[in-house]
Amino acid sequence: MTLEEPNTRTRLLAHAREVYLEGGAAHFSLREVARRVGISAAAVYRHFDSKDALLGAVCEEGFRTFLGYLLRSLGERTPLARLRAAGDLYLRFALENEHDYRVIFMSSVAAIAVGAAKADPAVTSPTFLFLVDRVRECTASGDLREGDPTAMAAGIWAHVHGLSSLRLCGHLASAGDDAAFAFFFRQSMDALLVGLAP
Amino acid sequence: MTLEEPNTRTRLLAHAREVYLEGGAAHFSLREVARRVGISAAAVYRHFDSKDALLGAVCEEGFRTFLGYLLRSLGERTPLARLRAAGDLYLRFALENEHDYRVIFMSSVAAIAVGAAKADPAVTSPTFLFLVDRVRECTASGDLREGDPTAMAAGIWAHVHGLSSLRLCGHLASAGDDAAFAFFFRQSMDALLVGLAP
DNA sequence: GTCTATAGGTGGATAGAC
DNA sequence: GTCTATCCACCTATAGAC
Repeated sequence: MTLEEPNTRTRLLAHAREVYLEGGAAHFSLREVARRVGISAAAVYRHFDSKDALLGAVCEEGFRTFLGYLLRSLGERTPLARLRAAGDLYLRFALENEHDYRVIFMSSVAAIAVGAAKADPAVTSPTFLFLVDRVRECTASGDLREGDPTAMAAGIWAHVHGLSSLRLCGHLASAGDDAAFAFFFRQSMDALLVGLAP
Repeated sequence: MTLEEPNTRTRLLAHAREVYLEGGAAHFSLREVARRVGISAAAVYRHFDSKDALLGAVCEEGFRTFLGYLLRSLGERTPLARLRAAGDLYLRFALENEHDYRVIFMSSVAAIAVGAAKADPAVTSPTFLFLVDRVRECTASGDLREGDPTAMAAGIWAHVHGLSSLRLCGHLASAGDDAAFAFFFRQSMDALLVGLAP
């Protein structure tokens, strides 16, 4: 295993993500990506069938990174600690991978482009199922009330997503720096968990 | 005062809003608006300086609409009922004015497009201050705990925004139709309020 | 105020040479 | 795999006639 030059396909993906993050799906252009990679627009079609296929591939990559963050929460010793850690890691992913986060959760491209390129729900839903599992084991351990784990997970997801996305949009800038915001984030998350306790 | 034929400028605004609602700011085109109004694209420039000016006028309307929704919560009799109603109306606004919502809360375009047309922060922030006031009176009435009302309001805002935006992106489609989702929304909001109770 | 005509720009996608 | 050349669609904006 040696260090290799990134191949063209990889470079296309990297620059495609960059372009998408700068202007959103609206201004995403295959030509601009090709320009940055340093090849002609036509050459892109050797690597991807269409503009949408390229955009879809960008989304898939983000999902994998995201899942990697969440899995780290499994290092905690108790169900509740794992759930809370998952929340913290969710925020970390959002702050450390703003571009990916926007692609995945703050645009309709993920649901559309990914679904179009590869109608595989297993690409997106494992992350949500992971959260449902964290909720389930918290219910089993008595940390959360009995109830539809999917609905509870959706509520928790919405909460952490709301905090993360508003932060990324600059709407919660008054909360201070990232460390201060992480503290506020944890507090708010805990308030919700109290409301979901038995 | 008599009933008059809407003038061209008014008709432009109406159709611009229609086009905007159909495809969002991304696919908004001055030509398409002109087409629907039945005049040439060039004629639009007699009424608006540019495409952005026209779009800005439409967006301003969105902000006013949003505030209108929130204000209806004041019809409730108790502080807690007003806060809960504000939450419900927030969701209603998001679902009934999807593109307005996206522009205001799910993109950085709001600060740019609208800000360019009218750099008045008082257009957006009154809505958050409105929520802070709802929290304050709930603390006074004993429905919510003592604490920084701004932080609590931010947490509540994030929660309703998270639910609303995920719904709009199609990520919470499994929750059923809008009525079913509104029910789930209310439940989740109540859980958070329980966590924020004294 | 509205038109036509036009300038000048974006973009996606394909064909065929190499 | 990559290129150039090309086609077609769409767009914003302006100029000048009426």
